[in-house]
Amino acid sequence: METPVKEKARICPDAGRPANCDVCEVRANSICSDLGPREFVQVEKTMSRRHVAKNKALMVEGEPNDSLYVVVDGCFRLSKMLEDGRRQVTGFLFKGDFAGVRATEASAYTAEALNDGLVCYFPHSFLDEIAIDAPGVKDRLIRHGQTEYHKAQDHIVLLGKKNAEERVVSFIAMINERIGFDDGNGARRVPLPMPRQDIADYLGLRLETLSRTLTSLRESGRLLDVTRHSVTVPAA
Amino acid sequence: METPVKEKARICPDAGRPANCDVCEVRANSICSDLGPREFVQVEKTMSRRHVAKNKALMVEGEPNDSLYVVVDGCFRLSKMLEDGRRQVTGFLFKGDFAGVRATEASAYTAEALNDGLVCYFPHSFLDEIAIDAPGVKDRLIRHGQTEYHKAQDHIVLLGKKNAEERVVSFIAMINERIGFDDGNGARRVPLPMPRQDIADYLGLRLETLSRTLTSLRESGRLLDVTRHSVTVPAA
DNA sequence: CGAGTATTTGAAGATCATCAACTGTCGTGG
DNA sequence: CCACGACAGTTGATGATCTTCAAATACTCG
Repeated sequence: METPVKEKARICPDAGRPANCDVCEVRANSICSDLGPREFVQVEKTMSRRHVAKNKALMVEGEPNDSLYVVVDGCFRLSKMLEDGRRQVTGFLFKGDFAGVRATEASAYTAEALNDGLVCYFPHSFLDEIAIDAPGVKDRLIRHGQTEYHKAQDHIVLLGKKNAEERVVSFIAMINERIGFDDGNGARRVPLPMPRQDIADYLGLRLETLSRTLTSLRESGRLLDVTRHSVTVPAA
Repeated sequence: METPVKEKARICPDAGRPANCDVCEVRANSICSDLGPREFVQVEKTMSRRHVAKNKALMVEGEPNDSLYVVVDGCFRLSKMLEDGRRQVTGFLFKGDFAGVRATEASAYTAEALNDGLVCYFPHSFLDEIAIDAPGVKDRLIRHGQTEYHKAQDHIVLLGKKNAEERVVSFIAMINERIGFDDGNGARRVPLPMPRQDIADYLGLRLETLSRTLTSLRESGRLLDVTRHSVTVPAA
């Protein structure tokens, strides 16, 4: 039901210096876009970019966190645990997303790698410093916080009001918007980098219900194909 | 199932000038606590404090919003609608809470008064201005955004993983923390300023299920009393 | 190729939703 | 002041959806 591995990823090897920033494909969407050349001199000293192995955690619920993480490559799962071990997946991170917006003594959720990934670490002490010269950084954090909040509200509506089929359809649509692509035949291929259990835990359904719902969507033609790691939906 | 009244409350009469701020009971928890005497000169010109009648909306989902609202008195309901009219209540605001953290062309949710209340309106244009001199304002907005996000995540866990009884118990505990008080007999009285339907729409349950669950909690002694506008829980 | 894991499928059961009727409460007006 | 009407909340009976438990099948990695 849940992944026991909660080992922190801090000890991963360094994976390149900010010289990379110039060619970073997620930079435009990220905190970094608010930094000028002068700030990048500082970034060079403080930021680190690291490989994160599958199942390693960036942050663990209840443990302190002092960095902001920007996903350069890979996918991450955000989750919270109930005392009795029930797990709720609260979101997924893809390229360009970030987590850990504030330094804290007790993280509100756990962020774990769904596969091997690449992440930039920005210590908050450093961010506070550069925010003095680059006020856009704080504006971006406010905006980001709003966006996350609104996504959470959509999730609340999904869990509070939608039935199993609607939940699955909404989920696929969401992933499609984020990382779907045209297959050769005028349909959209939607990768599912996470196991069924994670999707079920996101949707507030049991694994079996999710599986049955996917099958029924395929049989009714609303999904053209269902495989372990992707689904195909008719073009919109 | 839903309240049709979505009339905006803008036209309500003015209810006092910032001279009131000196004695404002929610000031310590609010944006205003980050403002110095110099900023208050500006506040005096731009902020307005208004009575908001029961069922009037501060913000309406999908419509533009340009102010931050601080609840001085009264309770508010935050909600989102699905296209087919199903309504999900996403939260409640009490004294000192605020809504409308960013100016937007399309509000993500509706905020409506559960009873007659009193609200301070801060135009965002003004907030941006004073944030230049009072950087604490932005930090507070970031922090607030985080807090709201974490509350939303708790709501997600509630809807995704808890059964009806757990949901109701969690809800009562939450309201208790916020506005519960000791009754004379060593128990806690928890006001429920919102109708059952709003609670049900918050908890992702049907009205009838909520009612049955409250009854069963009372019969099992986990609630000492259940009335329309409050419940009583044994001291923690 | 084979072991272990992930996913699907099946059958039975529980929880919550639905439909319907009843009761309690509040405000208004005779 | 009480009666009435309207609305809010509770209770009952039945049913649908989703869960649970169980087993079979498909996939992945060494």
